Amino acid sequence: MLERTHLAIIHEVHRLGTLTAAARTLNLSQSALSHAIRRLEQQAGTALLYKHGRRLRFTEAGHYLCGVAERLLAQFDHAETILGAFAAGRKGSLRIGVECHPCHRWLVRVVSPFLARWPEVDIDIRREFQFSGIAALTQHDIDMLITPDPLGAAGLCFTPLFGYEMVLVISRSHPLATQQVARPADFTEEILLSYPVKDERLDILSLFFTPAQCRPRGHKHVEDTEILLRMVAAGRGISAIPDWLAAEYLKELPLSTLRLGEDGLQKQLYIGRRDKDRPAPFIDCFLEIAKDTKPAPLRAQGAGAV
Amino acid sequence: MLERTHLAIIHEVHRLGTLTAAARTLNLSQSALSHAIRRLEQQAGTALLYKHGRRLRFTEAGHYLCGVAERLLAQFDHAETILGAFAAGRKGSLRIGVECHPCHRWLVRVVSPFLARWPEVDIDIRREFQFSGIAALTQHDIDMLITPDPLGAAGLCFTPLFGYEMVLVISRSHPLATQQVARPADFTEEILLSYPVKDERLDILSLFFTPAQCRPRGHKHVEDTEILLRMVAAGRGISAIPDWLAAEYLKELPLSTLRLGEDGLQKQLYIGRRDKDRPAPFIDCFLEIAKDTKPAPLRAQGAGAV
DNA sequence: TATAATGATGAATTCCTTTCATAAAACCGC
DNA sequence: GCGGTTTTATGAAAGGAATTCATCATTATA
Repeated sequence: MLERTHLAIIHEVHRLGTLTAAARTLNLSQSALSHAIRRLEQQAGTALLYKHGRRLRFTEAGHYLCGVAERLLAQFDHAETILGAFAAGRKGSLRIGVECHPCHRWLVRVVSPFLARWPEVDIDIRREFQFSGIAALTQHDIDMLITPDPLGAAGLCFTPLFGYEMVLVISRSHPLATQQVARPADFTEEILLSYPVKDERLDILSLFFTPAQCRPRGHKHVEDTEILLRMVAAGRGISAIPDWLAAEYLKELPLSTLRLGEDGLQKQLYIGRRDKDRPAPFIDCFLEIAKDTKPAPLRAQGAGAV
Repeated sequence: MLERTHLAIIHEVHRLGTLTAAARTLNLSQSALSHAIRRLEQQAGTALLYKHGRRLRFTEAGHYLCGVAERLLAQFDHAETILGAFAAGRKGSLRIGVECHPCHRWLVRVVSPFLARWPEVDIDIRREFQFSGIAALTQHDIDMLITPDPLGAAGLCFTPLFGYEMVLVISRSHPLATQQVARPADFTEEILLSYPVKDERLDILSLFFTPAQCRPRGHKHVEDTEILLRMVAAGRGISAIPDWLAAEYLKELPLSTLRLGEDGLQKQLYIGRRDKDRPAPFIDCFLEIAKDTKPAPLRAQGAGAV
């Protein structure tokens, strides 16, 4: 069976012209090469080298194999280099799951510097999960999960990133636009606009309306934050988004934000990983950048039009 | 060091999912694979597989190596197939030297059926030699020599192909066109036209003129047979070519052929090879076709216009 | 012709691979 | 939950293939 060793021998003999010289560079004895070539020739059933004077020449088959050697050895070397990059943690891929739909803008600010720093690392961002983000993480479908709900699962660990407050956004022309605090009963005639996720994952339902035993008149899914907020501004519905995200849009759109209940709906964003993951340096780096990247102008407590 | 074996193991484990199954198809013990992978991981400095339940999954590095394996293993297999073709004598190259300039037409009739029969054999025809055809043959520059002069050299053997007669061709309007036999003294005022080879290799000089201690008035080299004969036909010179070649042109051109001396200049074409060459079947086949391919209408003894 | 350089060869040895025997872990059905 | 089964992991022993050593044969060089 043709092995890498054979190719290396053929290659060096071709390069240097003599067994003796090739043996030196390969750290083997001349005898070893002689035997190895002999064995290979027997297995192949054809001569590869023949003596011409006291040098060696290649037969046609030998020449062919020489070409093969050159190509394959290069590929072996390259593969080992890449493997080395994996070992050194320079190369890899980072599949990031995001369970926080509005986090896209923030994520971009984390990913950009990361990509510049780790050019050999591929980043893949996923928002849809077969079951849940936690499951995806434990099943190795993703390597990292950004979520506000650090559900305990064996073998996972969560690092807090930053706290924020979910606020209700309504049109600035809404009758209640000047209020500070929103109460569930005041919005039962509204249409709720949300990202397309299951109801149980919508805090405004589970933590605001449901405890008060009421719900908005309707509920529509909207993919895009920009569109969602424009619909809110046009008085087509209400929505709940992080305060820092609202802050970004208050400049452009006629929106008002209201605190959800007296205490507000306080949340915390976490980044989750598998416990026993080999601690790749680029993962640590990603974590650090993520921790240092606070969402732009975290607004002071309270709500209201700007 | 990454070896073919490692790639094979990685590949089979990926294909079959378990070490045990892979071990079966590789005719090894499960333990052997386990050890081999462990060793490889240690050398590479990075994990390649990890247990997921009781199956194995690939790490990123493992996945990468898996791709490498697929590509490289295919190349190894292909190389071995080709090597097998070399061994079986199906594949190879045949570099044929030709010292008989006019033989081109005949050679084409040999090569065509050969190429059809041995599609994997490359044919290379050479007419120019650094020193001589014989030297080219012994030095492995060519594998076969077609020559009328089988000069003995150690390690070579010659097979006779066919006999022919060199004849003098002159214009049909030449005063001596109706003669049967040419005598050297009658052509000392002519221009000799020949292929561009050294004088000592021109039989008409060494075996016709020189023994009679005379030579033609002039000597010009012409590459192409067709042009050479048209020049002869136009009365611009005389030439000596094989009788069978002359026969082909007598239909189209106003030429006469004369015997060179009373006995004619009898020649024999040989095919020469190296003695100890591995007897590749396609070489034998070439020989057979060559022997069976007699030059078209070998004319009856004597000369004269047709 | 003597000398140096090179490849070939057979026997001994070394070292790596493989196997064997067994443990540990995980899944399956009851 | 608990055996039974399936799978991987591991250490020690066995086996075998590759390597070396010592030497010869051949060829080129001075």
